[in-house]
Amino acid sequence: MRKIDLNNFHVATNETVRDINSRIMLNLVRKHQPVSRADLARYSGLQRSTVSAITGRLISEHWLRKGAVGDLPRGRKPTFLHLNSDRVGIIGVDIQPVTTTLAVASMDPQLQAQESFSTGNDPVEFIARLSHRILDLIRAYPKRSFEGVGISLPGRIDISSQRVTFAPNLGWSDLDLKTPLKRATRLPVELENVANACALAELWSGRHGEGVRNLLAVTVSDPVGVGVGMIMNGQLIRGSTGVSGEFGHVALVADGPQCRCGNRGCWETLASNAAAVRYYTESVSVHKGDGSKSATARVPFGDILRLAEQGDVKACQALDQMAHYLGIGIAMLVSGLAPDVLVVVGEVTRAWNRVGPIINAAVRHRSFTHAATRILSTNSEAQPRLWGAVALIFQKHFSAPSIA
Amino acid sequence: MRKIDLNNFHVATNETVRDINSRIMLNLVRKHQPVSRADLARYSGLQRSTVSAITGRLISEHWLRKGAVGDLPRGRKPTFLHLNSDRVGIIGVDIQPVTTTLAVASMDPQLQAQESFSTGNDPVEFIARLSHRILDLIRAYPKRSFEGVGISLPGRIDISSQRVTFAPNLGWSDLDLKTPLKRATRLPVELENVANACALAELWSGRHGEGVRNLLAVTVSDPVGVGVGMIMNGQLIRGSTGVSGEFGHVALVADGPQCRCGNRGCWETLASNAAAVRYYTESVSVHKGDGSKSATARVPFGDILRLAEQGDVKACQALDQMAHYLGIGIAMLVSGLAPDVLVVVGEVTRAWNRVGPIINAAVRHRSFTHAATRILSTNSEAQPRLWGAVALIFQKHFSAPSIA
DNA sequence: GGAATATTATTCGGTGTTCGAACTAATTCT
DNA sequence: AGAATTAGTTCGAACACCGAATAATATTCC
Repeated sequence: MRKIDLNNFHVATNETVRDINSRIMLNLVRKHQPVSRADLARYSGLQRSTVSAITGRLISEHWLRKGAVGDLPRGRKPTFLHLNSDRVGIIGVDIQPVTTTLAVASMDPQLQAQESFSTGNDPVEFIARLSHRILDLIRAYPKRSFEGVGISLPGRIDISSQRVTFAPNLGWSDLDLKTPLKRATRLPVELENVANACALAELWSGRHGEGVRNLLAVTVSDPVGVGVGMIMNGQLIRGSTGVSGEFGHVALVADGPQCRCGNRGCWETLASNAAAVRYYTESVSVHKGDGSKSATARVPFGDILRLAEQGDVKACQALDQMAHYLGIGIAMLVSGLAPDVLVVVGEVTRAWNRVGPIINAAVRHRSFTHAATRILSTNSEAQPRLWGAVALIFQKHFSAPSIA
Repeated sequence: MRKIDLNNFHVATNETVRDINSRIMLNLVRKHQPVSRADLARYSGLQRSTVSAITGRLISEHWLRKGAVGDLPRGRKPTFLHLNSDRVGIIGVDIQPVTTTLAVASMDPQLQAQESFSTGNDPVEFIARLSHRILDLIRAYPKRSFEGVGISLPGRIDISSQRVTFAPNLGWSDLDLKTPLKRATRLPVELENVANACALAELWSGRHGEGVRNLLAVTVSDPVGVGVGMIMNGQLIRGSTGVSGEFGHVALVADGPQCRCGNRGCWETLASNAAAVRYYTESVSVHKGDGSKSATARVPFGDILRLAEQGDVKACQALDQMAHYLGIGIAMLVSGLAPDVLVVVGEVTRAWNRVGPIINAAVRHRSFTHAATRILSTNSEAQPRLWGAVALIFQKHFSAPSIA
């Protein structure tokens, strides 16, 4: 039940029918591959003749390929169809404050190639280097037809201008990343906030099952920042200007720590990596009793994780406190948005054995409405940000077409 | 970009094309009426011949009617088309703790008939009386073809079973309201939580302009309860089980007042009508200095509104405090969801001159991200809950069809 | 070995939708 | 009266899917 947008609608034609059914077919192949056309007809409810016509087109457009011949107890043997992952390419780019990673992916859950370079401070120089790297990658895979470049970054992209309006962790503001990359690569370029991208990646990953259509991704970035990517009714929720998900700037305690946004006690001042660092340094300096908090050297968050693993009490307490506040904010999200799944992304998930139970306890205690929500972590080795970037392009071909 | 739900999809056929374009046409007529077929062709981009075919069908199905002949400086005069509001009927039912109101509406913003009766305590008896009233109303309008019964109520409807699972203000739990009404009226029956229904009503009301596709409705119910209805990307967001929007049970202050949900300091303990009553009684009893809070008679919220209008200082302060907390919660929603419009529904809007500025100030102070959100009130004379009920049926015919 | 059976896949005419050019209708301007 | 202009209709083409018939292929049973 979506209201038709009279400022931006498309009337339907026969091509619309073909487009819808082709996408259904692509999704069915992805789910059931290897799969015969007869089975596709049964899964879809379309006629076998129609399935043959649709898959024929998709094969000639190199989205599908014919595979081995199957085996049945009786009757003509089916030829199996597969996604043609050898011929389709997607470039994913994960921009982070220190390092930018890019990779070639396709339609299956494996990366073909991956490389990193230093992000640096100058956006102009960055764009030049990134373009160069992308072109090199494309040339390295001449057999593939590249469908686009997806980019995830810790910042905000304005929905209409598609400019990066605000990326404090990168030191950028009001930057047009899309146009120069589009011109250099001659490919579609999609930018997205990292939390939104991660939410999309989790939605399409398949690891939560087909029925999950309401999903939140909570990204805990380094050094500071808590963002929320929202999938509701199977689609990304971006708000009116693309700036939705800033639950990190909801004040959870009165007169809390000063936030970079100007307020006090925002969720991200209590639950970000920087918060854990603060908890740790405070407890250490208090213990030393010298009262010189500012003199204490800033400990990287990774060190706290390592210390906690080694059983350091103060590090554990700092993580516990961070987890407690993560739980409070997540309880807010669970109460208000009632997702099937909530995924936590970030370095902090390396301590999920410790952090996860605390978060779950806080949510159970504070949210009476939605016990159905599963709270999970992504491990950072799975590179959720990079897969989020890939998902930006992937979904363009596997999502329902925009009609009406 | 909506992910296709392989558990629940529909393949496209020629009928899909017809359905999509018919709905576009209905919306264009609604927006531009009276309007000629030639103009509809220009607005839609369809061929004039196609427009004639579609409108011809819609006229024969009594959705549209031909009207007067227009006037142009040159050329053949157009025949105007209108929505055929005389022939289409919708029953809207607004269930509230004390009174239930039902009305006949159509496709234009006027109610045809309206009546009320006492809700009572016995759900079985209530269903019988409501069925009877609906059938009487239908019989009173024999020329209309009724499209369905929409019902808004302060409670939760499970998304799959369609049962009322939880309605504390009504004293109901796990009640099947839909099946008996459907059987009695032989019409489609749609149930929805009042906040969701109000959000839909505002979306379709047209008073926020065509571009508004992200809208929140905050309902402040009597005596207690703060609910949020969410429209994102032009569609209702219900969460995985239909229980989304319970931001009323997000804890905003530590160790705050006890909430009926079992927690402390929930938004609704601070910003509901009952909260204002509490602020008022506390300040009065403190002033009396007798310390016997419990002895103070409970003042209805309406009295506080009336006292505040008359300039009573304590009543004004109680409202101000309620407004302050409403603002804090609304700031959370604005930061997190970035809507175009946020509408406040409830008796409290009668004091919007006082309450509105306080809410706006709190949001400006606390939400740095989304200055674009307009915060408005519905006046209760406009009966937002009743129109919400009507919108439940209306949207079934004017929304985009569910494809893929 | 051959016929019956089962299953996959293709072929081909039918239906329904939009497209688009040609046409009719109605009105004003010259 | 005739040209110009605009609204609306007619009708054949293109293109989806449908569905029955047919072809292809393999197994089972006699």
